[in-house]
Amino acid sequence: MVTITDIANRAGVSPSVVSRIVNGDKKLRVSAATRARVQAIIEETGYKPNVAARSLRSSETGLLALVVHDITNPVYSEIVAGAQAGASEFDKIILVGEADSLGANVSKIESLIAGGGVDGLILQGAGTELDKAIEHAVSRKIPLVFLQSGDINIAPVLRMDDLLAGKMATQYLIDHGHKNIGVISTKRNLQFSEARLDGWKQALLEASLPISESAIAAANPNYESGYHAAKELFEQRPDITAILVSNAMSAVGALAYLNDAGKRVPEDVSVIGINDVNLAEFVRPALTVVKMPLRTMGLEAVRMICSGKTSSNKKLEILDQAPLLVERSSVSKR
Amino acid sequence: MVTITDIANRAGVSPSVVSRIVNGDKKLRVSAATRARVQAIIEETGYKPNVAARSLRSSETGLLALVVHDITNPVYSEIVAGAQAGASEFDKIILVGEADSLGANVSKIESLIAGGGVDGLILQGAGTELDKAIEHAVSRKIPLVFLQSGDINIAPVLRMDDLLAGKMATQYLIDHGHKNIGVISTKRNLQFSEARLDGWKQALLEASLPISESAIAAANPNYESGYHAAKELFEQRPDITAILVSNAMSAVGALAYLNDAGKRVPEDVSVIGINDVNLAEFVRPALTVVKMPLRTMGLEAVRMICSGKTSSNKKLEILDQAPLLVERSSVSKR
DNA sequence: TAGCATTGGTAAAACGATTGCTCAACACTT
DNA sequence: AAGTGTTGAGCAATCGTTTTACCAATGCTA
Repeated sequence: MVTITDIANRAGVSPSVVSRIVNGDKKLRVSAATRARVQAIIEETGYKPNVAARSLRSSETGLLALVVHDITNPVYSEIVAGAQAGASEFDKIILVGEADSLGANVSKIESLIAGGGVDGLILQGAGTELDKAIEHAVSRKIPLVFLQSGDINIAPVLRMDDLLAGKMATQYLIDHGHKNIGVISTKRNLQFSEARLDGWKQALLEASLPISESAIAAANPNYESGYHAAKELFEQRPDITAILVSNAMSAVGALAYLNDAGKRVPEDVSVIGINDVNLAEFVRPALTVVKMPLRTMGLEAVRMICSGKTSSNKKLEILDQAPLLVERSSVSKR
Repeated sequence: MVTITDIANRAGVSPSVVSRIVNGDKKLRVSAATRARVQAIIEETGYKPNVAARSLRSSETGLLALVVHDITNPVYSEIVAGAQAGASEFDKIILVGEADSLGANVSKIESLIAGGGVDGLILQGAGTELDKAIEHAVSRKIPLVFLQSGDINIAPVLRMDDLLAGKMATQYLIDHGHKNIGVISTKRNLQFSEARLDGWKQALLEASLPISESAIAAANPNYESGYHAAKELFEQRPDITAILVSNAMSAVGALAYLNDAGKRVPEDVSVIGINDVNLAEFVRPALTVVKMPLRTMGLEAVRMICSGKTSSNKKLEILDQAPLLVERSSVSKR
C-alpha cells in the first residue's frame, strides 16, 4: 500500500508536490527535474492515489450511478452503453444499479447516495421505490437526471420524441394499406408510454381511421407480457391486420404469439415495434422498428450531469435526435 | 451535509458513541436511553455516514467490481444478476464494468482497483487488457476470482461443467438419430470453450461416430459471427444434419442463417445451443439448449470473495450445479 | 471497607490525499 | 541597493469516520 507520503519521502519532496504532479495542478510550478524524478518513482512503485482519501478530501468520487429496472432487458443495456461512453468523456465510471420493485438493492443504493458515494444519479423510469434515494440526492445536491419519466419539479427529465415515434410507426402501417391497426401499449402509465399511444391515435385520426378501445392492449415491457397481450388482442379482434407494439421486448413476444397461433408475419399480420435492440434483428422475421436514440439518451444524461446542467435546467428535455424507421421484414403491403 | 459530529453534539455524546450505535458494535455498551436518543436524532436528520470517510478509515468500500466483455450480451446479464443477488447477502453493491478490447474504461477501472476503490474483483473471461488491473489487485491483496477462464496461479477460476455440457448436448443429438454432427465452437481459445469442444468429441467418440475437422467451425460469441460460421460450415458440409453451437448468441445467429438459407429447423437441420438466455426462448423455433448455471456462477463468485475463500483456494472450481437440458423446438428425430 | 469487575462513556490518533498560505531564493527593474 | 515579481516548494489544516486506550462512576464480593 504505497501512499503519497512514501513517494514524497523517496523523492525527497513534500506530499503536496506529489499531489500537484499527479493532479496536474497549474497553481504550483514544479521544476522539470523534480517532476521527472517524482514521476519516475511513481512509475516504479505503481502508485495510485487512494480513492477514498481523495474523495473524502475533494468530495468527488468519480462514480455515476445509473439505476434501471431490469438489467437483463436489452433496452437498458443500450442506455448503459451510452452512459458509459459519456462517462469516459468525463473520466467517470458508471455504476449500474438495478431497482426492481422488490428493492433488495434499494437500501444499499440509498446509503451510497446519501453517503456521498456518487457524483451523480441517473434514474430510468423512476417508480416510488427510489423516493428516499431521490430525497437524499436532492438534499445533498447530487446532480440528478430522470430518463423517460419523472417529476419535473425535482430534476430534468430526458425524453426521446415518443409521440413522433408512435406516429411514425403507425403512419408506416397506414402507408402500407392497413386499416385495422391495433396497438400494444406499455403498462405502468409512464409518461413516455402515453406519448407513444398518443402518437398512434394522432396518426389514425389524421388518416380518418377509427380509434377503438378494443384495438388497444397493454403489456409490461417483457416477452411474456407481450405474448399474452397479443393473444388477448387477437382473440378479441381477429380482424386486425397490423399492430404497433410500443416496446421492444413485448414486440418479440407478440411475434412469438403470432407464430404459435399460426398467423404468418407479415403475410397475415404486420408488426412494427418501437425501440430497436439487437434482438429485433435476430428474430425471424426480423422486426421492422422505429429505432429510438437510446444510446444517445444515456450519453446525454451523463453530459448533463457532468457539465452542471441539471440544477439550472429543470425541464423536460426532448432529444434532438429523431426516431429512425428501420425497415426489416415484419411489415408488408395489404 | 450532516456529519457524525453533528449527531453527537445534538445528542450530547461523543462521536464514538454514535459510530458504535450506527455500526452495531458489541464492544461498547451503551445505555438504552442514550441509544434511543441518538437513534431518534439520526432518524430525524436523515444522517447517513459518509462513505468516503468510512472507507478511508476501515478500508472497505462496499463495492465489488464485476468486469465483463460486452454488457449487452444477455449471457453476461445473467451473471450480473447472480452477482447482484450474492452482493445483497453481504451488503455490497456490484459495480459492473465493461472491458472491451479497445479498453477506454480500462484505465479507470485500473485506477479504481489500484486505489482501493473496491473490496473485490470478478473477471469474466479475462483477456490481456486487464493484466495491469490484475497486478494491482494482487499487490493490494484485493480478493479476485476469474470466471470461465483465467490464470489459476493468480486466483481461483470458477467454471461450470463445460465438458459435460458439450457432451450432453452432443449425446442428445446422437440420441435423436443424427450421425453427421457439426459444431460451432467459441473463438479466442478460452478454456471453457475448449472444454465444450472436448465434450463434443468425447460424445462422438463414445458413439463411434467420425470426428472430422471439417465439421468444426468457430465463432465469436455474438450473432453476426454465429451467422457467418454457420454459413461457412454448411457451405462446406451440406450433409450435416445437426449442429451444436457452443454459445448462446452464436446459436441464434446460426438459426437465422439456416432460416435465410431456406433450411428448415428442425426438419432439415437440428440445432442445440449451450447457455440459456431469454433470447433462446424467444426465437422461432425456440432453441433447445443446455442451460448453464450462469446465475449461480455469479452468485458463487461473490460468495467466494466475501467469505475470504479466494486467497486459500487457488484452484479450478467447477460448480456443483450440473448443466440442464432444456427441450424446446429446434431438434428433431432423424 | 478495600479491592475488583462492570457499565457507560470520552479523547484523540489514525486513514491518505488536497490545498490555502507562507516563504526562501533568485532575477529584474529603476 | 532597494523594491518587486517569479519560481519552486513546504507546512499544516482539513475532509468524516473508526477504533484503541483510557477513565469515572457504580455495584459487588470478601
